[in-house]
Amino acid sequence: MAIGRDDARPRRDRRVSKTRKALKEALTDLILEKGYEAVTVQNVIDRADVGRSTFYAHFVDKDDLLMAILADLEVPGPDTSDWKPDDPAFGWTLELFRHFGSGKRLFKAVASSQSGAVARRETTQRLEKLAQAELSRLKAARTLDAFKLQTVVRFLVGTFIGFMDWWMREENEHLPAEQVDHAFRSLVLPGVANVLELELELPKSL
Amino acid sequence: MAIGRDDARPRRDRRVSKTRKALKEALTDLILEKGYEAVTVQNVIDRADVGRSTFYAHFVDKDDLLMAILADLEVPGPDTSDWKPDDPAFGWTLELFRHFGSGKRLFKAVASSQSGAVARRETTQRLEKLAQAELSRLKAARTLDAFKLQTVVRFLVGTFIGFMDWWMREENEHLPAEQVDHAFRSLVLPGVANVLELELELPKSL
DNA sequence: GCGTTGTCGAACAATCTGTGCGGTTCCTCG
DNA sequence: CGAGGAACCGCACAGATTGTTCGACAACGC
Repeated sequence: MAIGRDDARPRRDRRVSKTRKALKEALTDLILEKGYEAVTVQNVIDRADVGRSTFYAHFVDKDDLLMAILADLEVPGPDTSDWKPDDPAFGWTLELFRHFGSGKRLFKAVASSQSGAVARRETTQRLEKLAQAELSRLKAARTLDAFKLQTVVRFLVGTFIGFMDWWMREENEHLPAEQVDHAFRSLVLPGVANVLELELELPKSL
Repeated sequence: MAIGRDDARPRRDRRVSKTRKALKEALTDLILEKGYEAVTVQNVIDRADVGRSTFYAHFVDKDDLLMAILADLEVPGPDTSDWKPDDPAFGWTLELFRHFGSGKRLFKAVASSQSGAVARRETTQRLEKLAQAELSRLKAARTLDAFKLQTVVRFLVGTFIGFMDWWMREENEHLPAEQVDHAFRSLVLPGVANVLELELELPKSL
């Protein structure tokens, strides 16, 4: 089970990476076509043209394969190393939208309806760390007890993912990351400023 | 298939309502125990102590049964009939939280992870109508084009459901509807006011 | 080239889904 | 109260899917 990791440094067997790649692509395609729940392992190995036993030699589950796909998405962790104390508050949201936007295809597959549950949880956790780091950087954060802070964090992350969902919809797919970010900031940040009693740069127009 | 509808007016066979009720409760319990996806029809009929064929005499699917449960939740439609033109803006959110809070058990089952997808879509639609009605009631709404209005509606509904999710979590289950509503208003409404260029009563403290 | 490793393909038990059909029990209506 | 019928049971069934096993074979790295 799980013989060789993805494209590990010690250049592994070509067959392995080929197989894993074929399986990932097959599942991604199939999810986009009929949704995660409706896809069977049989479908995947047919599409990938891979033997049944081979599938189980690499992945425990259909879910396991999904996880592998998810891992490729590389949601940026809380890379707070290069933050300066007086950067504008929440200045990094645009970059975040851009990142997610660039992998839209995979995200649409992963986020689509049901399968998202697992994916969401993972992503949510990373984003919460990000938000948490940002809040504790802003001076007013210390005036908040843990409960309120946690509430604001959940709000930030929840709305962010909500905007991603909205962005992924057909009607809004064409929107540039800048516009999505702008909408996010003008709708979300005022509330945060209100609760934290902070002054933030608030875009208006939408 | 689907012999008699739920508790139809012409007082139907007692056995029918009994069976349907047993099945609904069984599924509800099982979802709370192991999650919707993991529950099999077999589990349900075992728990409900109902014959296999009887299940399929009433419901097409596991999903169909879920829908029936969902229907019992009776999300209030956009009952805008008794609104007065100068009611405070979004004055009905507390009532809404109270309503959802009263059926928490069912909601936890339905909203939990995966199964929520279907439920969410239904609920979202009703809530969007509500929000839409409210926005068009506020005078400033006319200054917004359809796109912006739709964006605000999605934001309102998305955050509302987000707060419901948050409320359903173990740690927050005990919170009174008032507090949840208060948090909702102080985090969400400022953004709406900002975009709509409206003056709203904004609670602060959280 | 040689040993190792990955892959194939087919067969397997186990589980679940929907459907069908007698036989039994309970309800409703007259 | 006593048909007649509706609802239920339970069992058996075909079809699908999952995850495992195995021997044979091919591709790989060294």
